[in-house]
Amino acid sequence: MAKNTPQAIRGTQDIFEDAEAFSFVVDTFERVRKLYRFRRIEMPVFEKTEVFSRPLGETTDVVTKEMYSFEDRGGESLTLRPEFTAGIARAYLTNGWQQHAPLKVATHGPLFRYERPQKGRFRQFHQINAEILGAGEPQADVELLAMADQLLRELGIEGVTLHLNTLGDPDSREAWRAALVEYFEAHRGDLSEDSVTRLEHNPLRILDSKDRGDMALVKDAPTIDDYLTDEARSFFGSVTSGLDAAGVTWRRSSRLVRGFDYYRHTAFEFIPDEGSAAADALGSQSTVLGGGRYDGLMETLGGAHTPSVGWAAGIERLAMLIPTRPTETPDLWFIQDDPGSESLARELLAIVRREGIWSDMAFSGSIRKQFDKVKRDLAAVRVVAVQTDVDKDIIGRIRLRDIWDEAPPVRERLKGALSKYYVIDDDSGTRVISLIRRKK
RNA sequence: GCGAUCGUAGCUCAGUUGGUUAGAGCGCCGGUUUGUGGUACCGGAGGUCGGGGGUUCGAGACCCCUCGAUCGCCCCA
Repeated sequence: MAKNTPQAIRGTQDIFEDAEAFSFVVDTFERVRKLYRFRRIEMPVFEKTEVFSRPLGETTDVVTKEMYSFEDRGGESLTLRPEFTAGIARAYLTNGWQQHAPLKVATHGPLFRYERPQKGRFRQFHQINAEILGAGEPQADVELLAMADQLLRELGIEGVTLHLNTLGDPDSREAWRAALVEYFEAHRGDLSEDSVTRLEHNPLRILDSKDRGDMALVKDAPTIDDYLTDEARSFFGSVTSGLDAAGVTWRRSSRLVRGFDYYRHTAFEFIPDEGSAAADALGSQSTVLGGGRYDGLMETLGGAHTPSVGWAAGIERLAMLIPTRPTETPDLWFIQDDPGSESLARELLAIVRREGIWSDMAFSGSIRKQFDKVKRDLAAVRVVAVQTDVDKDIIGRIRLRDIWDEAPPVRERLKGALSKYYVIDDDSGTRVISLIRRKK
């Protein structure tokens, strides 16, 4: 290990092998969000600290110990975004995007959280994100979830199910919360240490405790269903029937909650099914995509009541779940048959690339070494051997050779590309393509 | 913030109860067999064993601290 080389920051990643999977997730997301007509937006990576501390709540873990905050040279407290939603809400208000409401937006990029890294969790991580701003209708929830569902489908991810719950409107939620506190307070002695703390700060969180004893208590805890107002009940009914109509399969999960206070009504997570390969791949970081309705958020940033729904998904986690795909290799690999053919090879390389044929060539090395390298690194390519000095009457000749049997057909495409620039002759016996002369 | 395991060449790893110049495979570089059908031959470079301190006649191996990695808890995508 080079002792004078600075180390990367803990929890950051240098992605090489997995970068293609990462990019596949982003490309697929871009394609699907266009299908659903979500507008692409770009957001700053940092904001004034209050953009996050106000909506998320001053006492939440994210704000108190997980934010990358610092003072700029003007003495202002800034923070690297720990999530997308608050920044998007701020942009909605400061740019007057109300005029576009209801507004469907999508973005992706890095987020930062000062956490202990583990499987599927990093300090700089990446999410894709979708929001519908200024829409209080349950149909907005359905639209958003239908997109998420199709995205996972198109990524080829299997064994992941949509878990759905409602937190009700503020009245329902408050009544439920009070009932939960009363219930757990009565069993305080049986709660785990962590859950006693949660009872003070975030009683809803006790519901997804991993502690055995807690889980037994949770089983008999009051559920939201007993506290839903008629309005909230009907809202949730519209969401679920809309999902059924859209062909999105879902599972009711009455103990699913959200950490932040601004969430209302719909809350959801796509979670790997127990025992599935996906569950195995993700370790204890089970949620792959999560979100909900946040009707109360805009007010915390001084805006008018603006009902909205959104979700975010970890790109790294999604990338861990996508089926491995064959490495994409060049259609052609150029090898110079003699040292004098370097500039012709370069010329041909430029031409075939211009014509959309994936191709590559080594910078140096003997023919033998070049063949060896092609064999080692590539799964299915064809080699173009270039000769110039055999016949002074022609420009040069090339031979196509299959490195592997599985190599996809490229000969006709190559000839098509070359004949735009040269008069060529394809000898049916020797299979040698001669470049007779340049056109015009 | 808490806990467990781990840290030897670019990569994957060996290194016996602490004992002489720290090894292998792969990769890399050079050359040979004149030119491919995952595997030919020869040679070479590359490690202050994460870092610091300690125990010992002697430490890659033992102890402490530190940094990092991995996995889990908290929390979350």
